[in-house]
Amino acid sequence: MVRTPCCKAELGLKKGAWTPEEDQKLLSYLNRHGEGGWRTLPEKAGLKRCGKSCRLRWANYLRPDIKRGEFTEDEERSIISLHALHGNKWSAIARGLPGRTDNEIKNYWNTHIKKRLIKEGIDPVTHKSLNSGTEKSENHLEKQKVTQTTSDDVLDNEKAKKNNKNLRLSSARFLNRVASRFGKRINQSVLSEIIGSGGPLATNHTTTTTTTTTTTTTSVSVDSEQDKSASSSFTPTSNLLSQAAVATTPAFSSNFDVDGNVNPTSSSSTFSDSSVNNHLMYCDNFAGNNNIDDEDTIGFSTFLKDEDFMILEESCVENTAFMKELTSFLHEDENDVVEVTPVYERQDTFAEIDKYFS
DNA sequence: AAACTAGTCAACCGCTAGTCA
DNA sequence: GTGACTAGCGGTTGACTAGTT
Repeated sequence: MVRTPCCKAELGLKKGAWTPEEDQKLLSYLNRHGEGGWRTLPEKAGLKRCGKSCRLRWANYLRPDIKRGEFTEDEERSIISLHALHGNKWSAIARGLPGRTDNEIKNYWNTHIKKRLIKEGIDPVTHKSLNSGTEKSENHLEKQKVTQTTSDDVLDNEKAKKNNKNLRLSSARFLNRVASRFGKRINQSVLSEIIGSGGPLATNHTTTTTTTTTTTTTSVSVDSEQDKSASSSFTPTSNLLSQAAVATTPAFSSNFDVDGNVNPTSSSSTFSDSSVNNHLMYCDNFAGNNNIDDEDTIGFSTFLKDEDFMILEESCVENTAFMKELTSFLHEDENDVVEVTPVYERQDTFAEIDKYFS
């Protein structure tokens, strides 16, 4: 590999903060000639900067489509979700937030989100609860802070947990009822649509990791390179679904590291409520619920591993839009009819859902 | 008012991947 | 196949600012 000549090797080049005059020169040159040719650009534009510096200035600051100002809550949620999905792949995360640069997102993560997650008892790396026991004492002080809550707080948290649990269970049942009707028919392309993160799910890529099931032929493969190139060319038919899927279904990819290897420490949890984030805790509760009939546990679970199944249902609770879209999407897929009464307009009860599908 | 501290973020550095001759 | 080059990425640095002592 050939090293690029470093800027410092070229004498007389300026470093540090850009002046308005420099910005103006760069802007006017790029307006006239467009992007590219960064190496020769500085000389042509009359700038005493290296090309790399010019490109960065343009990419991170001068580009007209850059969104400025505070991150919205939606953007923040997206960042957390995408970080759970991609890890520190800031450019991949940035692709999910139009107008935001990877640098900006990286900074925002390090200065805001990371700290907040720690404060809430969530490991910003694994997105797992810090109370899971696998993390050591490096976050001890932060943990102490978190646990120093009033009894009222504890009660409120317990209530919230209970509500969350019920909501999760109900919505999970709902989703799986839906999925159970269609799950076995879902082929890879449909699954690909749901995931929406790029490209065919099963390929002959040399570094794929495959999740197989015993009851269907569905093979979920995660292409380690998908976020580098394929995602940009993949166009889901359903924008909402694809966006929601990216934000809510890390099940298919967060268990894999950037090289496509199974990542035992990764978790799906992408939401701010730490009680929601501990999906292992929820798995136990779910498994211990005798009121769940078999039908509730099939559906997506027929081709997802148990942990992925849990990840999926947990995520869906947090994004009813995803569930709505999924329902109508699956229904469209079933009938090839676009105009259907979506099941989500019905009550979220077994009776109503059964009536709907009967 | 001055000194100090912590937080923020633009810019830089070192590196890899891809392209082309 | 090799070298030169560009583009892009993620981690780090350091200047700046706001808050505190």
